[in-house]
Amino acid sequence: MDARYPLSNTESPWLPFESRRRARDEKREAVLRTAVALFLEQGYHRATLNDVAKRLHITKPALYNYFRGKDEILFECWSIGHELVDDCIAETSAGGGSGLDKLRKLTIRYAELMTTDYGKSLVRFDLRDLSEHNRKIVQTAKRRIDRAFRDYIASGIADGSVRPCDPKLAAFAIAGSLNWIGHWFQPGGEQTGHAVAEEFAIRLTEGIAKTTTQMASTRKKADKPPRKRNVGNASREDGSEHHTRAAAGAAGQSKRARGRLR
Amino acid sequence: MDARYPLSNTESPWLPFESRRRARDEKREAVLRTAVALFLEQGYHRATLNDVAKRLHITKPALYNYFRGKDEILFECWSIGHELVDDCIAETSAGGGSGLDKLRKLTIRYAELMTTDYGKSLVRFDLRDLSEHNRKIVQTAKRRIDRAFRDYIASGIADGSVRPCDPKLAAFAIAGSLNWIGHWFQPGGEQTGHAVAEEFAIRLTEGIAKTTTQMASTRKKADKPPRKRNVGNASREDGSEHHTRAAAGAAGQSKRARGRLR
DNA sequence: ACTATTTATTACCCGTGGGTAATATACGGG
DNA sequence: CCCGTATATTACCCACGGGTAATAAATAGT
Repeated sequence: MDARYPLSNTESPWLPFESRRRARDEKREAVLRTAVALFLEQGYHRATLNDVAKRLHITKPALYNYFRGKDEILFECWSIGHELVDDCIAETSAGGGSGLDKLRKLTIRYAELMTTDYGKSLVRFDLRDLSEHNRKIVQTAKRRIDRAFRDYIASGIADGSVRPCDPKLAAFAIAGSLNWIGHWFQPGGEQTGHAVAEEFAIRLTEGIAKTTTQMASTRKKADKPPRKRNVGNASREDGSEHHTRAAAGAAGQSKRARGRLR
Repeated sequence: MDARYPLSNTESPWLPFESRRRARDEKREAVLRTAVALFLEQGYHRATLNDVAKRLHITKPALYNYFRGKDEILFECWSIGHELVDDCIAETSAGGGSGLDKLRKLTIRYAELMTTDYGKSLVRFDLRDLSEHNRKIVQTAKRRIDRAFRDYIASGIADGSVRPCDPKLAAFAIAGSLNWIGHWFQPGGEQTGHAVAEEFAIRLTEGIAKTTTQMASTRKKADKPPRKRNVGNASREDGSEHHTRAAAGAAGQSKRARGRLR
């Protein structure tokens, strides 16, 4: 493995350091994965730090090596979800198409995100459990997400792909329906997250689309089926995990991966 | 006022009794009104029974004259909301019309309900805070509500007023959007509950309606504008309160108004 | 006016759970 | 081989809040 001779003085202080930091970050993320799952299944207030620790085979105070407190764990969970949704928006905005096209793309990605743990954390966690500082961050971010929906609708009206309507209320209607997915969807159910996402994208946008997409019965193919994103690794353990956030590209791991500041 | 002479012996043992029970029930409902408002603005776990009591100018143990515990208060709040939504469904089912008509009526009533405190309690309270017994009641009731939406959609497909679609997912989409109103609507905002309800009813149903309701821009008049229902008296104190539940007719005050069992 | 019942208060208990201090163990570097 | 650092554990603190017991104040009925 490490059979390099003299360059050890230039690299050895770095490689060990890096690998140690990596190990630390992996543990940190393991805490978050466990925490978000527990917070979702038990509720933030019923889930104790002892529960989280126990599930990780450690004890409560060990958690304080990685986080300052329970509310910070909550915030970090939310924060991962936020980065994921931000990636959705960035991707969608980058791609071309009419306002309606963008709205549909975002709807599909957002819906799928809502079927994952980190996506659910965006809509099921209570802002009031956060510190005032973090709460403001979340509120601002939420407004930005709302803005994306509204902007797509507005630009759709402008370019003629969307029928005239109040962008604000239309965005509320669509986003609300999507957010609610985070409340009822369970990975074990009849529907796959993917199927729900496509169905919702059609159902929600055809109400305001100028050219109706009516074909045969329900769905058949949406525009460019986004093959198997598998975002958010919702405690599935099905092997194909991880690369989601790595492939999210550049934007990911920006401000997170701090920690260590005791 | 009470200048009736001998009939006092036939009425006096009844009127005082009734008036005493009425006074008790009014206090009970006052507790619930305060509790639901507090639970919504602070969140169930942050709102303490001391807070509730303080706002009523009493002390915590006094609450235990009317309720067995905090979770029962939560359940009773939820229960009032449930009766209100049940009334909506009963009314809608009683009235005629196509499946689409019924779906629209229910959507409007349900949306408006979601702008009130008791309506919000249906979607913002966490089932897991209830006792196992009450939790089952709520779950059953929720399924019934969902069923109403699905049935209207299904019957709409059958009678040709609704385009073919999966009733289950369509119901989820519509109900989800409506439920989300309970999360963002604030009585002080730009929109009135009524306006939101009508807008949503159009927006949500036109996506699956066979005959599109496109007129001019957005709304103008829905079918039979349900004048000023003012359901749920959300801590408004604007004089015209109360008769909502009284006018709900027969169904109301069925099982509630028990209490007293210490 | 006297008594019984209802309703409210004061004072208290105690389980829970977030957070911390003191301390032990693993580990990399010189 | 020893030292410093990072990481984990045990044992503890204590604020908070739901719930209760003892008791006082109001009210109805006779």
